Amino acid sequence: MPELPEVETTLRGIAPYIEDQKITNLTVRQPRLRWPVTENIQDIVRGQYIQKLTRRAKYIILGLEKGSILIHLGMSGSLRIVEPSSDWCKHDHIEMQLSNHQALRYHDPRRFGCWLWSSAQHQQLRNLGPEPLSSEFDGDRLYMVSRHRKMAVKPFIMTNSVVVGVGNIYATEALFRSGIRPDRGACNISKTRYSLLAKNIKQVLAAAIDQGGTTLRDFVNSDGQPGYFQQSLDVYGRGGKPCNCCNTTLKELRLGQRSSVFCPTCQT
DNA sequence: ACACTAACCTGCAAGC
DNA sequence: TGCTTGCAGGTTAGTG
Repeated sequence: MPELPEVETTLRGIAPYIEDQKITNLTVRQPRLRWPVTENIQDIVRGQYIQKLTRRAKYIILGLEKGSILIHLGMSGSLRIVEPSSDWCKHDHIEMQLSNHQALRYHDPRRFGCWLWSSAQHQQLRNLGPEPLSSEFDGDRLYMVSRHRKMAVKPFIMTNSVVVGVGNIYATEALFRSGIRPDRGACNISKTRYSLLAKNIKQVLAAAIDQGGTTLRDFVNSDGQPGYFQQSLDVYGRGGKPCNCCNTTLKELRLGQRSSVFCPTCQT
């Protein structure tokens, strides 16, 4: 369930169980993810303490004593706390056993995620733009970076060098809230409208993280399939249905191979 | 430097 | 019922 709010929710859910624990074992059943799981990762990490758990973009970073493990959930990945060696589900690919006799289990049907070890900075973290919830990200930056960009605004705000963590759902929702058509050229948007858009990106992400917080308490006991954000979506997944604001039929188009729903009346 | 496509995978729903 | 097609929360490698 991985857009940024889901990654953040996952992080908060597992942190209390894994921070300051020692890795006693790591089992990789399926090493073929987006990139192959680092060879011999189990030998590298066994015995190391997990010192801190952080997030950058949609990556989860387990900071160990001698380096870090970079985890991405791809499109279909999830992490949950289980009893060590409890029944393996289909597509459970990795289990990390901890000194507190709990285990972190990685599940990912489509295998678009990753588990990579590095003793230095991970390649994947280079060239990433600012975090959307940080003060570095605002309308001024969007305006500045977009001046010569002819691409549509939706793929533009989903570009990781512009800003990280804005996936298809929240890009769609933030554009609706801002009254901006997803296919408008990025260079044809005023500074004022970009300020509104930046504000709405922050708001929609923060609200989704808050909602994730409510499912947080039963996160580790759940089956890992929470659907907590769906109720507050205005446009995503609602093509052909009436706009919540003006009743106009919502239109759907494809931009950069991603479905984009918008209201032709409210968004210009 | 930028824009766009194909590709990595499996599962599911819709259409025939 | 069974087969085929297209689509799904992401990101990068390759092409023009």
